[in-house]
Amino acid sequence: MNSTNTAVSRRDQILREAARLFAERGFHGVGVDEIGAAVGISGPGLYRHFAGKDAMLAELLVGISGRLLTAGKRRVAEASGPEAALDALIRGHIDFAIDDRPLITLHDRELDRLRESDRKLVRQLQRQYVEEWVAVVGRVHPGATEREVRAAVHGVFGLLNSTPHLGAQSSLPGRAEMSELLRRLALGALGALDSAADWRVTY
Amino acid sequence: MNSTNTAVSRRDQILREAARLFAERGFHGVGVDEIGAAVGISGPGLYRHFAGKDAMLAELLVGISGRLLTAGKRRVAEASGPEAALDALIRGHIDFAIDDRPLITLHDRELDRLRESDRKLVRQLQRQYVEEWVAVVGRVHPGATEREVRAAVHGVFGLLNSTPHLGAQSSLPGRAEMSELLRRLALGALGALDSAADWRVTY
DNA sequence: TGAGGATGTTAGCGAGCGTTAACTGATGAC
DNA sequence: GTCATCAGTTAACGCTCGCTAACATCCTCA
Repeated sequence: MNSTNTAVSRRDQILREAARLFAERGFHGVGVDEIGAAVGISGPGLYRHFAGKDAMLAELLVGISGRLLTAGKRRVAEASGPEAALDALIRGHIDFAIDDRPLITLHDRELDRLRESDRKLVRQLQRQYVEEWVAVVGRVHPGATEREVRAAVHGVFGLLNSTPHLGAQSSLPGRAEMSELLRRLALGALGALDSAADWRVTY
Repeated sequence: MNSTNTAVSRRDQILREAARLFAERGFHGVGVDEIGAAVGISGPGLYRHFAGKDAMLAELLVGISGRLLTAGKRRVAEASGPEAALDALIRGHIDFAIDDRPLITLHDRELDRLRESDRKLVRQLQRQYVEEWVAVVGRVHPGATEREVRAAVHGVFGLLNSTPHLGAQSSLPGRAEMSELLRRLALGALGALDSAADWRVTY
């Protein structure tokens, strides 16, 4: 029996628990013994599956960055026009933010703990993903300058990635409702780019 | 000569450098020797000014949380109405986000590294600050449910706090322009709450 | 059957880190 | 002039942590 026979392989199990722990207490705040304990083995046992603690973080960050970019490109390519592409990008990002909270958190928090080469790779994937957004948003809101669009896109990322901060409280909307709300908020924020040309002249 | 005679006391100098380093590499990723080196003294020399590394982080987080809350309350109290109060809250938060980037970063990233008592205090201050916003936003957008308002406020925080992520690149707006853009984006996002009642029935 | 690989275990090494101890020089008070 | 205090130094302790070594167990398959 090879490892892919099990529903989730031990590797994947380790990655998921590591992501959760890293997101909760930070990369340096989690020991290998704790990661091992989370999957029911000892700390050193992890080294049968990963070269080291760094390798786990690297695989997590490269993975999420790559999946975000791939899904984003696909959605834009399949969209019928700029507005549809933007909506698809927003919906896709929201799905990631809600379903992979720990990864979204790590993604912009622990990047600097990576080896140089891994960090460059992740940054490159992130940059391409941002460019995808900037291109689409620029077409939907042609009145805004590229600098404005770029800053707005980062702001919208911050908005959409805010879900992890509200730890599953009962006083919050459910998944579907939250998803729709975030989509509205994002579209509302980007809508402000249209009136940008008006107030820009006041400076 | 007491310590307040100098423009910035050694304590404040240490706090500023520690904030920068913690934000860059994480609390656990920075050693006391590095903090000391950043202000031109040895690591152990820091213990003449602080009880320990933890105490520095605690003072930073309690300080920023308290100042955010104090400034927020003052601005709301001085505002002529809900719309003016909201605008004042947004402008105030943007000032913090732009001027105290490292602190804003630490503020929602390293909270869990605090001792129980300090953490409770910071959380309480943060909660009060959120409540200030929720109350004002709720009055400006009475059609939205409180859960929606709460989630939206957190989203707007994420939006406004996104500035630190874009390390001072030349392709970004200047301070005044960025501030105005963020304000527009935030107002645009919250504006989406008005139409919330419309699409909510579709579920 | 039994060799070998996969997947664990425990013991322990070596480095790094926060912290303390002991000491030193400068400065201001009386 | 002496003495206390402040603000710094270096040395070193003790603990934690990532990782390796050596050994154990089970499963597979020729």
